[in-house]
Amino acid sequence: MSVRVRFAPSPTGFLHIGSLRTALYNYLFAKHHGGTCILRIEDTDRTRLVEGAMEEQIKSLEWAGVVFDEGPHVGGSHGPYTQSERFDLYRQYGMQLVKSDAAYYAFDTSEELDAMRQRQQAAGIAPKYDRSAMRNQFTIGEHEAQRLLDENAQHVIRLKVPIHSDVRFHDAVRGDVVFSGREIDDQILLKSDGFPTYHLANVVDDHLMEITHVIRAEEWLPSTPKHVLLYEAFGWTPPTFAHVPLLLNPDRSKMSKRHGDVMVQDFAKKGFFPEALANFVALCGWNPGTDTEFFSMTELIEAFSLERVNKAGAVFDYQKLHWMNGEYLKTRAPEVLAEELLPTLVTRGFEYVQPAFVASVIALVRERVHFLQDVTDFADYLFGDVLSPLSEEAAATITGNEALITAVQTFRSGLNDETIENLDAFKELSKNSAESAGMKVGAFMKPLRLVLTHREVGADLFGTIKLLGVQRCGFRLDAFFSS
RNA sequence: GCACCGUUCGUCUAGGGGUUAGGACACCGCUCUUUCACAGCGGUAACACGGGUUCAAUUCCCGUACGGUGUACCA
Repeated sequence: MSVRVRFAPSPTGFLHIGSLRTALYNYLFAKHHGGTCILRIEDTDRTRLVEGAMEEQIKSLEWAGVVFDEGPHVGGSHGPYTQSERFDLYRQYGMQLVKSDAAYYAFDTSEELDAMRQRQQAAGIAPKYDRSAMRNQFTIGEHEAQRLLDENAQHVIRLKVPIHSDVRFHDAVRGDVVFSGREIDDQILLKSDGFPTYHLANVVDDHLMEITHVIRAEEWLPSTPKHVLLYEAFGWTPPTFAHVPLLLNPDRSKMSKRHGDVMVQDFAKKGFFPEALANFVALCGWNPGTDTEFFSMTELIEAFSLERVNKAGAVFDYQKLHWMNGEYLKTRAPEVLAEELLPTLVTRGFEYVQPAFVASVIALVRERVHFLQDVTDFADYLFGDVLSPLSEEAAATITGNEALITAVQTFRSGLNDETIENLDAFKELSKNSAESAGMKVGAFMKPLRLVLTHREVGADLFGTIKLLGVQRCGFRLDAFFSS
C-alpha cells in the first residue's frame, strides 16, 4: 500500500515554525517512500477563521520547499480538501455512530456544562462529561430525546466512551501507549452549529482520504485514544500514528512569540534562506545518525525516517540557525546572490549596482555576515560614495596627523592600475607609503581604511580598494586632504 | 488535581551493559592577519536522583524529582 500523509492546518493565522516542521516531516516521509503528501484545511471552527490565512500558509510552505500532491490549491482525487466543503459528510457519519450506539445526543447548554465542571473541580475530581447526570438521550429517555430533536432543539453528538476498557495504540515515535477508558472524555463529535469537531472530521477525512500515517505534533497525543475509539466504532483500520516532539522556547515551554519570531514569514522577511530554515528545522527533533548537518531537500528525503525522530522536545536555537544561514550564504554562487540583493540596493538608491560588481562585493564580504541583506549595510561604502560620518574618536586619530597625511599622499600618487590589481605591487606601495612618513605598515593601514571607508572594520582592504577602483579611491583620498 | 509524554555538555544531538561518553552551535585560548571575520588547532562543559537486576549500568526495570503537553460545542 502506498504511503499517504497529510498536513492539516487551521486557517487561523500565519504558519508557525513548528507547523512548518510538522509539514516538512510529513513531506519528507511521503517522498522518502514515494508516497503522496496532502494538504487539508481544517476550518471547522467558524469563529476563528482568518481571511486569507490559508493562502498565506500555503505560500510559506512553498517558500520553504514543502509542496503538496493533493490539496485545495492543486486538486486531487480525494477532495474536496477543505472541511467546510465536506459539511454534510460529517453529520452523516455522526448519525451512523449514534445508530450503532457508539455516540449519543446531548442537550446540555454551555452554562450547564460550566456548572458541571465547577462541581467537579470543587469535589476534586477530573473534569469530564458526566453521562449519567447531564441531559442526554440516556438520562431523558429516547422519546424525550426524539421529541427535542423533532423540534430542532440545540444538541450535540458525543462519543460514547467505553469506560471499562483500555485504549492502546502503537506510536511510531513513542512506542506502545495505553490510556484507561476511565480517563477519556465523552468528546463532542458534532457541534450544535452542525460542524464537526476536529476529532470527528479528522478521523472521517483521514479514512476517506486513505491516509496511512498521521504525523503530527505531540500535543495531539492525549486525544489520540478518542481517535482510536472512533476508528473502532466505524470498523476502520486506524493509520499509523507518529507524534513528533514540540519545538520549545528557551524556558522549555511550547514555542511561542515573546521569545522571538515564530512565524515562517518572519523568518523569510529576516532574510533566512528557505533551504537553511528547512535544513535547520528538520534537525530539530530528527537526526540522520551521522555527523552530517547540511542537507538539501533531496538529501533530507533520502535520509529521513520516523525511527530517528526524537521523543524529547527541542529548544529552538536561533543562534545556530543564524550560523547555518551564514554557511548557506557562503556556498551560494555570488552571481545568484547578486540577483537577489539587487532590488534592495536599488531601492536604497545606491549607484554602483552592476550585477557583476555586486557579485564581487558579495564574494568579498560574505564571510563576515550571516544574511545576504547584511551585505548592504556592511559594504555600503562600496555600493555608493556617500560615506557615513566618521565617529569623533576616529576623526581624532586622523585629522591633523602630519605623518599620516604624508603617507596618504605617497599612497595617492602611487595608486594606479598596477598597484590596484596586483597584490604584491599593492603591498609594496603600502610599505613605501608608510615608510615615507616614518610609519609602520600596520599603523598606516588602519587609518587608510578609515579614510577610504569611514569604518574601523570591514572587508580585506586590498580587495576593497580593488573594487573601488583608482578613481573612487582618488576622490576619497582627496576629500581627506581637503577636510 | 488527574492522564499521558519526556529527561546525555548552556543549546541541538550521537551512543548504548564494559567508551578517554563522540559531533555541532555558543563560549574561551592559540595560529593566521592591516581591522573584523573566515580557516586551522586546542580548551571548558553532560549521562536528573534513589533503589534494584548484573561480574559490570549512563545504557535494562521500578520509584522519586523536575519539565512539558493535554484536560473546550479550539485545532
